[in-house]
Amino acid sequence: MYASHLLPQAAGVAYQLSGRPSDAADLDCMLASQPVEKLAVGEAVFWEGDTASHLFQIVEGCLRLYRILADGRRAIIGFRFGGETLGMACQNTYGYTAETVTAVRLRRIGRNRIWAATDGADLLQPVLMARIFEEMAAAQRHIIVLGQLGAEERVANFLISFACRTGSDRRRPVAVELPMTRLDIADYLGLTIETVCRVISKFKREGMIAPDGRHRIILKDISALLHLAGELEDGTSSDLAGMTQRPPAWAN
Amino acid sequence: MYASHLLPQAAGVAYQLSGRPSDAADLDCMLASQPVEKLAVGEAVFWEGDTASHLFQIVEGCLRLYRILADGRRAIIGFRFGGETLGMACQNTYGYTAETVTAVRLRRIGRNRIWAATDGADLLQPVLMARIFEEMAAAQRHIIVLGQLGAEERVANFLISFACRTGSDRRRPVAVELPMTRLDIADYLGLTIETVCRVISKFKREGMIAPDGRHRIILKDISALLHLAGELEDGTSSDLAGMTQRPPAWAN
DNA sequence: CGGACCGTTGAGGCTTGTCAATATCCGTGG
DNA sequence: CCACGGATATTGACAAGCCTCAACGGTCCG
Repeated sequence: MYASHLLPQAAGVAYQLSGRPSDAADLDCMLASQPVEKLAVGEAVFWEGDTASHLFQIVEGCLRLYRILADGRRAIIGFRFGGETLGMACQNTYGYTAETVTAVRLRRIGRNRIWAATDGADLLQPVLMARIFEEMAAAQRHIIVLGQLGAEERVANFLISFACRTGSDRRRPVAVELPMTRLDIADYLGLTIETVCRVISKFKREGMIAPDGRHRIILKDISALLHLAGELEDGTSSDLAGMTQRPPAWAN
Repeated sequence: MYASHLLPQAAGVAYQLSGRPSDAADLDCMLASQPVEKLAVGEAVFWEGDTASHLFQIVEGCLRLYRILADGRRAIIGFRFGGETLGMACQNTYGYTAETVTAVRLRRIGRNRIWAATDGADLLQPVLMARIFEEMAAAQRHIIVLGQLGAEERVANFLISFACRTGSDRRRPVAVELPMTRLDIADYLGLTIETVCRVISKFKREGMIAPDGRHRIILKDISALLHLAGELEDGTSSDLAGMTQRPPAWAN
């Protein structure tokens, strides 16, 4: 399912092709003129605390975003895939380290150039804001997952949300690619690697999923997973279409 | 601050022409011209799902921000106090309900007016972005607290972060006002009310804190609390400077 | 003064973490 | 192409932490 780079940023490009001289095209245009950089597995794009000088667009691959705590624990804040952006909602310095899970191809652009572009005609601004707000909404969903849900609910949420993001075809059963390790998943969900394994095994026993190798899981009973997930993922997928196909919120 | 009585549409521009290149005043200025509204205990400012039409500045009081899950659980996303803003990092609709914990006085301003004011020269934008980024950083800290820390660590974090926010004088011991109930704290920290109580009692037994009534706690051993909290609260000031001291345009 | 709500404390059970052993995957080199 | 070795994943037994249920105490308010 790594054909995702063939349809980069569904939102931006689709909108661009629709013929409207839209805002979404701006950012993509600026980025499209940048050279593509390649990173091997395990390389860092930037480190927590680095000056947040650039914004990145992932062409292909998967990244993990994490912080290391004082006692050595690793907290994974999130993952990013091809078609998504990186370094958007940062202050002076990056708040986390971004490291490749797979080989990654990406483009970068100076944040100063972004902000300079908004000074003139600010067609760009709504797109930036929409993406930042989407990141915020994702963070709040994650807060609820970590604060309120049990292990099975967390894993169900994880699977469902990744099924939505990686743009699986809507036929059922859906196959989900999980390039990250179980440890990555555990550090993301606030569980241990053993608990993640046990939950996955249980889902498999109960026929809800069918693992296919380490990094691929077929979701066989999506409604059961959705029910477990607590319907946190219904109207709130990382679907950017909602933000572009509608007058921006701040236009009121 | 400015004692301006600006017409709604002219607010941003008028400020812009006023000659002071200080951005932070902008938003405060626009808000200062709005009437103060008063809310009683338990009233909602807005509900999850409402159209996000306004931005609010809390003059005085305390609010809880929460979502109700499908099964009835309540997840508190955060608290807001006097001097803080509300409804900043939202998309089309508010992502949570905002309800008063104490009596609250606040001002509101239409989001459309905010964005209209950024259309010209955007002195306002850096301030808005800085606050949004600060909200984002707070959300990521909360993710780490909920995902990685145990009950005692969570409560210690909670106490420390509130000691910082409510602007306690730096003399030690520091008194922290906690207007919310234990249930609010539990729903915020992803614990039960009983666990919160037990941790507080333990801290009290060990001489780290000294509760004074239900809604006031004196922190007697801050370094011990900081150590428990895992030093998550040290270098995270809400530094607005970053967006205004941009790197030069050639720094790509 | 009484009642309702909030807070505190205790006993026991369930979920998850820890430790340990085994199995599987995958890249590397023969 | 196959064998090997290290990393990753899985499974089980046990312990620890947190939740549930229950009872009691405190406080605020009518």
